[in-house]
Amino acid sequence: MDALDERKEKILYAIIQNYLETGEPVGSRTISKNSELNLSSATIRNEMSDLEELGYIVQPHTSAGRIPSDKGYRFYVDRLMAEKDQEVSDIKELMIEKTEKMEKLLKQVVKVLANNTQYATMISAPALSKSSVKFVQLSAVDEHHILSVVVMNGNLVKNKIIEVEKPLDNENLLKLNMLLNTNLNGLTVSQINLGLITMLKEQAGIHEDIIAQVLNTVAETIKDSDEGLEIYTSGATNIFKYPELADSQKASEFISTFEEKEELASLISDIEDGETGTGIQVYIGDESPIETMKDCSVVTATYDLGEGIKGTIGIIGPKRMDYKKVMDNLSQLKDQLGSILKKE
Amino acid sequence: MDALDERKEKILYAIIQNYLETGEPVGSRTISKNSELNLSSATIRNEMSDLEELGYIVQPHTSAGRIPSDKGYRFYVDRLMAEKDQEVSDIKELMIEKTEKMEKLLKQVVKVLANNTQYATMISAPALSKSSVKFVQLSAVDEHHILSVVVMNGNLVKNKIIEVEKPLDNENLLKLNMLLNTNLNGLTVSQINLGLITMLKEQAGIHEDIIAQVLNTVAETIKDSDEGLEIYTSGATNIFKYPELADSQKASEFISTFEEKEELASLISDIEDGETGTGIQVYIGDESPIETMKDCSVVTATYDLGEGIKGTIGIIGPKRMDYKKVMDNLSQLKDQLGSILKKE
DNA sequence: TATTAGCACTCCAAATCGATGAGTGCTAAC
DNA sequence: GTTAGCACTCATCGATTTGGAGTGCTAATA
Repeated sequence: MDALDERKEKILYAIIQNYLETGEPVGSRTISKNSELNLSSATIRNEMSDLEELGYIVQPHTSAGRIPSDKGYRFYVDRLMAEKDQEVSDIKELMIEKTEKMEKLLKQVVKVLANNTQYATMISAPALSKSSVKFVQLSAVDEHHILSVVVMNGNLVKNKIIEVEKPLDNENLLKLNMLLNTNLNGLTVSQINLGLITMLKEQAGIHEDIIAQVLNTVAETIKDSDEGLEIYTSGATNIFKYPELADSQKASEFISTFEEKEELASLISDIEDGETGTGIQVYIGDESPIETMKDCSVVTATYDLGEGIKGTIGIIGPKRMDYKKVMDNLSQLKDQLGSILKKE
Repeated sequence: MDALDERKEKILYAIIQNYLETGEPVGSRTISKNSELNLSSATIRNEMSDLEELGYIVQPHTSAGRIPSDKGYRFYVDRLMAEKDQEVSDIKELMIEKTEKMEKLLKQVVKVLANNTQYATMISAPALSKSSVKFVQLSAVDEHHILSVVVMNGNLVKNKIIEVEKPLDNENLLKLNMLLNTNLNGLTVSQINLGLITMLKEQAGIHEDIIAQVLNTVAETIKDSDEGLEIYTSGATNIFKYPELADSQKASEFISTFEEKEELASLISDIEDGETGTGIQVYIGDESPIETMKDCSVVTATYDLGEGIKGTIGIIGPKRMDYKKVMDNLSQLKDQLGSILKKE
């Protein structure tokens, strides 16, 4: 990478900051006036010309001011990241009411975050693929319906009604409950494989047919939560606040990806795989894998519930978003969320 | 109401249909050419002038063609409604895969509908306020957590983890289960009142403190589903297809109400209360109670699962929507949905 | 040699102007 | 009652103009 001398760095930094505030291309005269280094606009112009050649800034058209390129933003963000470690952030607590249901909590979190930042936000529920079974219970609701309830680590509950042809008597139900609990307890989803299932079927003996169905359904119940990576979003309409994203073509596509959520899900699983360590990631423009977000930046944080259970919070906004505020918000929230959810 | 002679009716009808197709204000000459009544544009002009005075059509500005007013649309829709009864609709089956989970089913329905009509759609899950308790089960997950599961009529399941200080032994758990099932079985949410709750508490005797919490939580669990009227939406971004709704101000507000859903919920409960009988309602412009939809029309259908359990499907689009298609779609879907859900 | 002042040049954005054409209302004739 | 004809209105579109912000280059300066 090409090194910038200190003056160039200062100028670049000033350009970016100014652009973040105003959203307008910034000219040499502006920098010359609002910066501590006392240089004439002409000198700044020369330096800007260099910076452009190096790829940090671009001109939207000849004889307009300069705006940061993706490379420029990257420079800015990396510098922020470095600063962040020493610095003590002083944002006021984000007010999150403690609620019982995780779903409500997550919905509230995205909402608060969207309000606070004025960008679009998303959050994924903790992925259960690595969570393990804590408790299984089958009970007869009526003659033809058995209710199966599975409690996972972290007290997440999944349930399902199973249809059976013949009623199952109490004794067998009890047996089955025992069998399931002793064999499934403590297992993660990935550990419940076909081998185990056939083994259980055999052990179940006489009621094999009914039991097969029950077992399959239990496995399915648990797996369900794995595939459908639950995602909550908020503030998608905030993009209308940023003219560079608000033309109806782009806005429509953008909000669609928020409505559909599949693409967000793939984005999130990408992120959770390639984790850095600090827990905060920034994707600028093209760096994001989602086509409709080429003009945006995505900032994400992974929150951690221990035992390998993770979820992701994300903020999507214009490239000229207030990275500092966003990163502070996220890193605070990520810790807060982790500790709240662990307690539940 | 003022009666229209036949010729006026025909002209009005022609104006509306033409406008629905083109979205452009329609002039006297157009009507004069494309209609079976052979009249010159001048005559049409005179009639149009009358129709305007009567409030059925308006001019967006002097010396432009006419467009239907809300009153005009109302005339058109009422006429459609009347025709609808005799007519056999011949739309091809909307393809809905049968899935196990109601949630998935509903999500799929709104999606299919949005795709098919190219408008924004919403659906409410069946309201449980009139549904009754079928089965209650408490089970000890570990020393400090009791899992309560409530199955409602229609096999809808609600569950909740209750924290308790002291472990509850098996015997007491069993007693409690008996108590709850015998007393709550068959009751609707509205029938579970404070009196009943205190009565149950007394009967529970020794463990009153723990039991109070359990009972409260059960009641709360059931009520939860009542307040939070679950709503699924799709195709909100379709409004960008209709220029008259697509300016960023309006679009932003519109999509916001779709994102938030609270307002939709109140709209839906309004609708479910004031039901007509045919099951299809049309709200044109100002007739809708939601502020952000003054420029839209809302068409809804109530689907019925029997026993007073109802849900609502809705389509929101521009006033110049294809009412016929929309109404046909909805009335077909409403029946289909009813029968699918009843079977589950 | 680095910095600066000055000036010509570029280009966008907003304002202005006129032409076009669709559509009306009115009047007078049929 | 219907129609032809005509003057008038008004939104839309394109071309033109203008103003201003900003650049690049050159020559002068420290």
